[in-house]
Amino acid sequence: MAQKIKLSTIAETLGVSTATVSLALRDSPLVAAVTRERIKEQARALGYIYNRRAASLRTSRSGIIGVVVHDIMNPFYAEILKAIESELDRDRQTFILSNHYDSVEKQRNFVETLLQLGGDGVIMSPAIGTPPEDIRLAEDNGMPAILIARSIDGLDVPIFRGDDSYGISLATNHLIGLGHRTIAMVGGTDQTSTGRDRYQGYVNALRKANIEVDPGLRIPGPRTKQGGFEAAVHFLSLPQKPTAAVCWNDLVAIGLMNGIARAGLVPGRDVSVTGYDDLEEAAIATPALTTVWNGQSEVGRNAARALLDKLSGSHEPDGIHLIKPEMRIRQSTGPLKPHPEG
Amino acid sequence: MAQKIKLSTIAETLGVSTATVSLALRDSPLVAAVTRERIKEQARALGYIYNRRAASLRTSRSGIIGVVVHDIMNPFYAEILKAIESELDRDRQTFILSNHYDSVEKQRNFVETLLQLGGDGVIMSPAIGTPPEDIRLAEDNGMPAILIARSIDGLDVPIFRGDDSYGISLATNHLIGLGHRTIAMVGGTDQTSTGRDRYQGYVNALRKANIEVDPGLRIPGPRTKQGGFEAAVHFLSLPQKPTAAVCWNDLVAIGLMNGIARAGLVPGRDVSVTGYDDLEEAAIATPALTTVWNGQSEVGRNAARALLDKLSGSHEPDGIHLIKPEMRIRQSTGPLKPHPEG
DNA sequence: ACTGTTTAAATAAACGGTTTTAAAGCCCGT
DNA sequence: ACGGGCTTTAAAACCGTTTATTTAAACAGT
Repeated sequence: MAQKIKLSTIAETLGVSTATVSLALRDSPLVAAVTRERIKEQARALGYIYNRRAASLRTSRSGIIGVVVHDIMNPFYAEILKAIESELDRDRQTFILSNHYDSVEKQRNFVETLLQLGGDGVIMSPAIGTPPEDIRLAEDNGMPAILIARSIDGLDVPIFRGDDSYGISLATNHLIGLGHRTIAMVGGTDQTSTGRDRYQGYVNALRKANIEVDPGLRIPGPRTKQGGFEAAVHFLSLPQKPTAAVCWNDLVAIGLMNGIARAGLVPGRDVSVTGYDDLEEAAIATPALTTVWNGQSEVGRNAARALLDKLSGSHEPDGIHLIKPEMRIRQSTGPLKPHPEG
Repeated sequence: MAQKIKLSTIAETLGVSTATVSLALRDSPLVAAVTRERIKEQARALGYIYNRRAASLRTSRSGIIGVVVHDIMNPFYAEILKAIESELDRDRQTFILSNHYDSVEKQRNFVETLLQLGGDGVIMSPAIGTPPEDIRLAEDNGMPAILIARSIDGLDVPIFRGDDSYGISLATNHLIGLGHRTIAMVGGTDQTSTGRDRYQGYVNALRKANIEVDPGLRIPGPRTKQGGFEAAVHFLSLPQKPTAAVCWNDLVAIGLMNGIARAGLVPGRDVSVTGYDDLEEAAIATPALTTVWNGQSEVGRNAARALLDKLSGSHEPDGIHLIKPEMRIRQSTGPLKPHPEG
């Protein structure tokens, strides 16, 4: 590192003031075209690097946007993030990513760090148990927040997510339509708004079909492949002998199918399984997974767009923005087999 | 946002100078213990937020570390990133993540942005075709770089990765030991150092066993499940009738197994398949995947540790750091079946 | 030649911290 | 009363930009 090149370095070598250099580099009409070109050329020649910290100290806009979700490695969030990324890229915003792994403390640290860095805004899928104050902390310090995927009570920040209750009822109805009556719900928790909504959608669909709801058919667990895989044992040993499973998401469904296959049964024929999210992976699973498209890319794109609009002052987003899920029928579900002794 | 609280706000309300406040908050021995407590208490009460941009302008340390890989959503990188994250967290460093999707330009933009933000260092798995200058740009501007997973010729920055040639030869030897002679290599590219190393490992193992190397058995392709899935058709229609496949990674292997299963064959019995990386998913695939552990967590942890050491000046890392891969034998490989007409 | 306008560039004051240097206050011995 | 050595605090310079305000120069118009 020979020597840091700054505005004043350029100014000196050219015999102009730093103000002129600053204006020239930002294409201000206040500096003559010929001067501007001379300055830009020199900046390039010297390898000048714009110092954003200095600039943002003055302008109080950093171009940084934070995004925090449960786990960026989870394909569900990864698909959302990809959409956010491409939207923010277009606006040349830098985005800082973080996992909170459902630790409220980790999430708070992230928000705090973002505030220290002068983040312009934050998009978050809040950790389980996030107190509203943690979000207000951001807003109170001039950093607007947008929620995705999960709601928080007692807060009126904009939120973008799929309509979980409706989505799960689609899957449940699909299974009911195939003749299934003993349908388990596998994976996930009831501690989030999402969890409660999904369980509600499952219950509603059953009730509407006059099927009694048996709490013993609810198998909560991790929202991962591993979780689904491990739930298979429990699922197969239920005294109620369920013939189908509505899974929390595609990962759980794929794990469950693997577990079922290990036990020598054929998913899609012996047991019907639905996923949720329609990850890219769902279509190439074996058997191809029947699932519910949950609009990850829409959620990501819209949330990012909303934040950018808010920052630019062009439009103030507000309230809940629900995406309507859609059924994707593939090979992991099939008609109820006549019972051996039936 | 009532009013920005800054050092001077605290100083005024307490009737001391900003210098004292600054020193107190950073636990300097230059300010009396009782004063320090009074100041810290007031800072807390007022909801003071440390302004890192202002501070780093003076100190030229931002606490920001960049990490850029091909695709953070790829579980291979995700596992590395998790290790990096936990290591950096311990040192209270903020890390900024980015994908380059093998676009040299996107990668350069990232490095440029990081320089503008005053990043302290960068960890990268360079995009295919990265010119050494792009890395020197970082180093020349005082931002040390550490490479992971992929090398670049003509550069002497430290690099951490698995020993690919050795690792693939482990997998190939395992198949040869089971009696296989016609072994395809599926997925990936030969455009990266990794790719060349892996192909070399495969070739070396075959040669040592006096098996002729047939270039027609090399099926390059995307390093994804989708890629493996689609390669199945090609694989099954090869005139040489391979009985086994050494796959670029676990994702390709799982995709290939799915594709083989779709064609009515049973992976692990009719065709032996090896993966590479030993992702969490490998163990729960059906059949459980025989693969090679590639030390993702080691790579991530060591790379992060090396960068932090370099930044703190405590130790200057250098050269290549190879992790020795290890075989993980599961159910996706088995002895060569006697040929139908043999 | 003298205003009055435009246009181009320079000056200087922020922005919010850190850190060096200097000063003030106090204790104590002589 | 004085001064040496400590501890504690204040003052001021600085980090690299942006931007409002001035200044200077050029040019018209009367």
